[in-house]
Amino acid sequence: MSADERRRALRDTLVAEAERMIAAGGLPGLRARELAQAAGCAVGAIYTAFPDLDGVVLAVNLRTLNLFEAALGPPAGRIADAGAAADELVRLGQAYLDFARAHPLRWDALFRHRAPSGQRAPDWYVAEQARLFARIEQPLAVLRPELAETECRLLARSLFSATHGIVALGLDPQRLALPAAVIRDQIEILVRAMAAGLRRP
Amino acid sequence: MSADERRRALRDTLVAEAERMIAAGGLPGLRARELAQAAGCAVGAIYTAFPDLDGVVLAVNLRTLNLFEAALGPPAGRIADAGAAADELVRLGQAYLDFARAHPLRWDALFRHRAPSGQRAPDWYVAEQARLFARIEQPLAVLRPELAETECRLLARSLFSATHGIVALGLDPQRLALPAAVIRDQIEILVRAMAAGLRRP
DNA sequence: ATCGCACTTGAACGTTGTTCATGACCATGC
DNA sequence: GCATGGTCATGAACAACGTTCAAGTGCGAT
Repeated sequence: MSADERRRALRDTLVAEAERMIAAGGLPGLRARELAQAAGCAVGAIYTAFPDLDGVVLAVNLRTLNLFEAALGPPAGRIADAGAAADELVRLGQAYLDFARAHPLRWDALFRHRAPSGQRAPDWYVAEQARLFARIEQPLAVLRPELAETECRLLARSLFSATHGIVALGLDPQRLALPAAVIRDQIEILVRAMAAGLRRP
Repeated sequence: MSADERRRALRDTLVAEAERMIAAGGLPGLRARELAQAAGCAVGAIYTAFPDLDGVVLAVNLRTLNLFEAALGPPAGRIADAGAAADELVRLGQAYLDFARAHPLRWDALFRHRAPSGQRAPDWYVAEQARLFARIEQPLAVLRPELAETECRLLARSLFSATHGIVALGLDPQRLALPAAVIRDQIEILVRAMAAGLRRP
């Protein structure tokens, strides 16, 4: 096995074990020594595969994004009218809630993690995010056909942010700690309200 | 000076210095040794005034909530009609954005901080939050007079959560990193859309 | 078989938050 | 004024963290 192959294998093992640890204990559950032991390597070996633990977290987070994309299923087909567009937006919002509930700590890691050096996320990470935002842009374009693409992209991100806020604070055991069914209803009410309100510009 | 008075004085000094440190460096900027030096006491003294550093953070966060309440000005008077209610909701959302921009790290600490033991926030903290949510419930009740109080309270919290999401992800330098003026417009668009969409149940 | 180099190793380093034996200090009683 | 008792602040010490790097191991080439 070449050195490159070994490094790749180590990377895979590390990410898989890190994923398990984060799923079990959140971001604080990822500890260098424990990770090394789980992956069957020395602590120092982690730093041959990743620049630091934040790099490991980033890799895990990418897998989480992929998992979410898979959970969304294939992209929606043609959306007939504004009513169907609103339905699709509600469906996406509730799918987001379902995913957050199914993988609470992994999902939490997506947003709680901050790169230490204040740098922006790497391109491959941003690209994955963009693919997910496209899911929102599609029904939004049906709802507001006259919107320029830049404005549609922007509005889609704000729609996501709003839904994210409802889910994040709603599920947070230290903030609202709402039952899932209640959050589900709130998403339905507010996303539908936004869709209805956006329809007439 | 009695022991209680001294402890209170120490508490005040610690909170003031901790506030400065968090404002300068966020939650990671609050370090026990540095705080003790700034407050002119020994590290151990911190633990005579607070159970741990999280207690200090909680006290700072309460001050931040008070600061935000002050920034909102006195509660709105009677709200004439649904149009005025929508205006007020937009105003509150944009005031929230302004505050987050004016005190980014202190505001960040409000949401990034997690109590370690998984316990809920203390009552005095929840009470202060409730006073702020009441600001949203007021115009919302004008918009939807038929709503039961529990539903109004719930919807107000979700409205806040949505706006919080737009502000938090919009300002986050590692996520959207949008210019403030853009976020301001997005709040206007979406809050107005929600208000319009909510008007007809 | 021997040599040389690259890569893995894990003890060590610097920083955390938190604790607790120590000693200083002050109020009280004689 | 002095001895005494108890209370409280002190900061060195501890455990746990991420990260590093001198040292050693092992593999491939000669």
